[in-house]
Amino acid sequence: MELFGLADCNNFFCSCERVFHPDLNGKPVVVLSNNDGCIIARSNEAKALGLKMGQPFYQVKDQLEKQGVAVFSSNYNLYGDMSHRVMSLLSGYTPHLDIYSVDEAFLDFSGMGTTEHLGEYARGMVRTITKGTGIPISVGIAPTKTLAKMASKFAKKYPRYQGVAIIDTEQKRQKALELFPVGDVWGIGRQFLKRLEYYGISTAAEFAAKKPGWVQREFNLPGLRTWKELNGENCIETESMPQKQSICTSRSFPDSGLKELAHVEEAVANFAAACARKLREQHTVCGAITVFAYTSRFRTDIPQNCIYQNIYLQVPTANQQEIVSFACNALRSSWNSSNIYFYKKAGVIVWDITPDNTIQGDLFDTVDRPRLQALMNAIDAVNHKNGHDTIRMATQGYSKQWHLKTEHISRQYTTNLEQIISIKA
DNA sequence: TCTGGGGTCCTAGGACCC
DNA sequence: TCTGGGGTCCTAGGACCC
Repeated sequence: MELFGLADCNNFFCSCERVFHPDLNGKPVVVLSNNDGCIIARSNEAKALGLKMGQPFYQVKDQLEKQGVAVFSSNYNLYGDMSHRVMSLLSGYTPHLDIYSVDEAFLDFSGMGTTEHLGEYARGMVRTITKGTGIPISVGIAPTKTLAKMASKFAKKYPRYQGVAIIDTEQKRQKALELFPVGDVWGIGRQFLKRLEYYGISTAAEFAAKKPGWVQREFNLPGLRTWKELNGENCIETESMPQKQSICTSRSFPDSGLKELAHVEEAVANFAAACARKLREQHTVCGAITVFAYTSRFRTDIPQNCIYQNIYLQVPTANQQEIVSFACNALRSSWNSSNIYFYKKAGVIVWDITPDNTIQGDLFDTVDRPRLQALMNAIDAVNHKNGHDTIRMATQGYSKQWHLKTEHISRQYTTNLEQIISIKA
């Protein structure tokens, strides 16, 4: 029988911060998004205080202070490194680990013994990972991935399961579906939920009991797949993409945003450079670039504008110089200098991605590519040794007008030698 | 005043072709 | 005034996920 485990780190970002602040165990902790904008992770104690996912920080700042909630800016270097550690331990427990996100992975448990035996096996895994990394995890085991996700939520909710819940019989599946709100099912988002509510469906069991024809009419193929998975038919492939199909680098700007072309351009140059670097890291090139910038949708008191420009390349590239100059030119050409707008967010997307060993040339291409490539290689070598952007393009600038606000950042405990924790005697 | 970032998949509809 | 039909490809937008 096919059997999947889903391992899910509990309140991952908060747990990462707690590893280096053990005094915060049992206390409310939140982690903020970039620019200290919204709450994006909450410890159980913070959830109990009624703090919501995505809640703007400024709305609850005073409340957090009063209630003694520990607040952290997001520290993605730390989370990425901790994720690595968890995944590397998990990979020892299955012949096939499928990393689904920074804090979640599917384990193939097919043919690995009875579910009784697997339960004990998984509880051991939970203990080992918690002990080895300091990150608590929960595991759900079931015949389909959607049911495994559901099981993991039960594992998280009821301590008596010791971190592991298994849906292995028809009876348990039915019981779990009845207890589970349909809006919490993997694949049911806000829009689908609205429609389901309209039809009076509130539990996963009610949804699973509908006829497949009706489900497909109302929710198309994605909805039908979720329905099948709930009914025990395995049909979601999560096999991680060998290479990304698009790469996006974007940021919101602090405060009211940026109004000067020079400042937005500097940001866009840096986003483009980051996209180019990510392309080279996965040994790919892109055939198209999108540049966008827009004003804050929350500021109805000031004029709104949206820049959105596609660039199709004659010859695919991952070259920093080329991508940065294409992106900046596109931005300048769509900039309207007769009006003043406060741009709150901008970004660069590279897409139409192909491997870098199969580039289709162009008859009328005038660029000296071998030379450009040699320069790029030299720059990469220096930057690899000395850190990103040691050598950078002039347009990337140093004004830092667009830089993030991170007033509550923790240290790079695990990735920067100068910031590791010191032990007092 | 202050509201995240990075992805994938599916579908409808337009462009184009014969 | 009358004005085909069917196929493919591409893209934008909307849904979902973490």
